[in-house]
Amino acid sequence: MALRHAILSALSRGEPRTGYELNASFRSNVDRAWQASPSQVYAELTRMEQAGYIKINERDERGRTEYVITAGGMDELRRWLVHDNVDRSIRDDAILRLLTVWVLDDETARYIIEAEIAYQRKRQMDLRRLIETWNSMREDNRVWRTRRAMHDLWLAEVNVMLRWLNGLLKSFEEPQRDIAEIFDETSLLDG
Amino acid sequence: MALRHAILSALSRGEPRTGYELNASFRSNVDRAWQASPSQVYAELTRMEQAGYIKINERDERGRTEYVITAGGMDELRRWLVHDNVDRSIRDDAILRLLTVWVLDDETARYIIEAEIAYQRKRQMDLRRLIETWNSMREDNRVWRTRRAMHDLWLAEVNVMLRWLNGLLKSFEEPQRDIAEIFDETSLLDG
DNA sequence: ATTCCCATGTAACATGTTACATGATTAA
DNA sequence: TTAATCATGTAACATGTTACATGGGAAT
Repeated sequence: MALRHAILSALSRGEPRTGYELNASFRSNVDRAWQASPSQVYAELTRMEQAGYIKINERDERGRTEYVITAGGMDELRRWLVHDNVDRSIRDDAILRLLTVWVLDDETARYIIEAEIAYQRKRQMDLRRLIETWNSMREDNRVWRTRRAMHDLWLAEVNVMLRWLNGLLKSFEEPQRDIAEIFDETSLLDG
Repeated sequence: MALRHAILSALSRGEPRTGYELNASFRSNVDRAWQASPSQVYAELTRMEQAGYIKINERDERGRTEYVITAGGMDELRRWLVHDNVDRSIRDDAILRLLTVWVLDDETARYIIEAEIAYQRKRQMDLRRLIETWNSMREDNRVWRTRRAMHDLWLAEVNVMLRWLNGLLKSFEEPQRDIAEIFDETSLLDG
């Protein structure tokens, strides 16, 4: 049911959204907390409309169907936040891979880790650019503040990840050195 | 197919494992990168054995069936690491909720954030305890170094998350203050 | 004209969850 | 001896992916 709440969360910000726009935001890699495939989103939108959580705002000559959240949808969103348990299940492919690189020879392991570094560097740049855009907009309300804050968290996480990946590279290059020492050096564990 | 690789990753460390032991590690909240339900694991183990990636090491009088990885399994694990694309799909219920707390009144939002702080504090303690255990074991090989490093990453992430959650609380308490300033103060974005 | 992006959907398939069944061993 | 934990599995159901179908509008 969490896709439902991801959609309600997006619509709760007030602006009407089409399935296509929602899909674009579910596809973005920088700015999202949930992902879904288009077919899944369209099917869920139909179900949610029938259940009364959202309603059609406008359906123009072209195929586009704009949805808005209903009072019932807002109630459901609040009920979920307060009464449903947080789902802590983890499926992190990137982490699973890094945990397994030791089965490779040094050169190949290094190649895998460097690919991850490249990915995180790109994400770091994308997030920095996004935050700058937001800063220049100078908007300020509850919605904006929370989203802005989330980008700060994501950027901080990327920074930690990059420092850690460099430590991991070092630990492969200097197999004789104490690993605790290597990560102490990156000041990864402050706070 | 990633459950398959999570199982191969666990077995690649060398020790034979039963389905039950694998399930225990998939259930643990501190030390894992992948989760799966028992029924899924048992079904996948049967398929993997038929495909020749793992084989039965021992099947004792009690129901227990111990599996070990085969050469074919190790090959498949290496092939996956080098040739398959990283799956970047994200489904983070906790983050989705934090992104949505602004729909609640201040008091309820605060309650939700504090529940998350409590969860992260517990995880912080659990990870610290685990790292201490590992330090006292004084083992050192490729497998151990990578797992040890992963715990350092997880602990660093928890530390970032806790600092951020406190900033988020502050941003609700002081709605007039600039949000960038609040998060600068937590020194979240160093590096 | 043809290719690309917009926009929504269907259908087949793969993956994952929940409830339940079974029976052994261990601890109170 | 009763409950909890060990240990594996089946079956029904829910969720998610992939390939494909459809047709309009925009750009070259």
